[in-house]
Amino acid sequence: MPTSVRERVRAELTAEITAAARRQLAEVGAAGLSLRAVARELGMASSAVYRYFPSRDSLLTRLITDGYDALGAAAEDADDPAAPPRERWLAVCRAVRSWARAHPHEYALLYGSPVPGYAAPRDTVPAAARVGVVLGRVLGDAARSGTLPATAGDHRDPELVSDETAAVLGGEHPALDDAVRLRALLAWSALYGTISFELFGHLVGSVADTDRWFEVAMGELVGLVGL
Amino acid sequence: MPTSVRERVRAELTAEITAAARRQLAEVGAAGLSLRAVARELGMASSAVYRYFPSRDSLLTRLITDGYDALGAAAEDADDPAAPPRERWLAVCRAVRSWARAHPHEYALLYGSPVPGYAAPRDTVPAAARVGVVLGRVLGDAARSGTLPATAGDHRDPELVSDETAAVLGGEHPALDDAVRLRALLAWSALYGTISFELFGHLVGSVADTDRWFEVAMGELVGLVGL
DNA sequence: CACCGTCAAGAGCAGTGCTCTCGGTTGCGT
DNA sequence: ACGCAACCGAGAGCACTGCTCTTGACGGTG
Repeated sequence: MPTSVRERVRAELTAEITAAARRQLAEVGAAGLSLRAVARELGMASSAVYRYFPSRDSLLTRLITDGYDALGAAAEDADDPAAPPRERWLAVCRAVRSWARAHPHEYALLYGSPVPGYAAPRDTVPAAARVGVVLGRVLGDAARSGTLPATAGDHRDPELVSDETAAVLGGEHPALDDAVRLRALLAWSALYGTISFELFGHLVGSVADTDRWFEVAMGELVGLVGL
Repeated sequence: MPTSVRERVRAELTAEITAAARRQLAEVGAAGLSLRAVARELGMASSAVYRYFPSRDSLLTRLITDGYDALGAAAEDADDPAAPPRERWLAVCRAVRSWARAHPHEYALLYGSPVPGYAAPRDTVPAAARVGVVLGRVLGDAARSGTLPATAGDHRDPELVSDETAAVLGGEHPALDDAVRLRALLAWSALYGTISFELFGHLVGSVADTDRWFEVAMGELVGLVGL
């Protein structure tokens, strides 16, 4: 392939750029990410980078989708379909936290305040849903195996809300109770809140042993969803 | 007071600067906040602003503390000590969400990803704790009035974790069960996660009626803390 | 071999945070 | 009551940013 040698070196250089950008992201954060700095690190002119990424935002978008992919992969790897559902759920939650702690700036890029003037394109949506899909699969398997107890109709109006959540959590598992989906989405929000609080330093004076705190919190949440 | 006329105009100009900064914050976000732009809006040279705020970060710090104060005041105003504890708790949660929706950029500044290279000084800590104090007071009153049921010792090791959380949630109410404090902190994290998910657009495809979603979610959480 | 697309480089524009210097004013202590 | 000192605003300037445009060179293709 004559043309592909060109494409090969282009793909390699693109990878080098994203790698350098990720490195710089870990140092100065998302808002401080400088296209010129990554060019400097790679020893080329800043204008040359624009041959590969038409704008700084597009580079950021790439980092975001890559981040979602990495987080989703971590969640999928942590899910052992042979384990009991409760352990599966907890393992996924722990994997998400571990990934967040290992890549705090990337996590902040994904779930922190949106970059002003930057709107995440639609490309990011499927990648972002991967973690939710994993959690939904755990719930669906639990429901099929009967591990998930049928929730009493104690909720006031589940059907009116859960219809929209079905697309994300357990969408392919109609066996899932509406109330369960709802609580699962709440648990996902709570997981996000717990991790963000820890990472963004909002419980520095409140909790000393964050590892144990996370375990206890997840124990409460997994009970909330019914596992 | 001869000296205070100078101090007065200084205080007024400082207030004008912060007001203009808050206005700009609502438009372009925290990272896009430009010291030159606020100077332009006020019709003065950019260098003059440095007489009042030694750096852009110090201006940001002021906006942060002001934001925590406003949020804390909103939470305190929403708390009616005469109402039943469950309603008090829900009212505070609703007030926090309302304030966040009314001031999304300020909320993002407070609870979003930390600005890179900027470390929140210690001044922000007491202001940040006001909402937690309100929630703690509700729990403490509930415990004293007997509305808060004594939680069974079903938790594995509450005393090891809750000791550190006491400083924030219900610190002045030793009657509070350790497990309750723990769940309160978890509920506060979940509240934060729920609001952030909504504000940061992480459930655009999942939940359509965010108002009802929030009500249902808070209904679950208030049950979690035992109210 | 000639050609033409692709690429890196550099200059340049508008904007940023921040520093410094320059006058002018204001207020306090002597 | 006067002079000194602190304060204040304006402007120029530095180093940096994202981004655009033009220039020139290299290399795969017909």
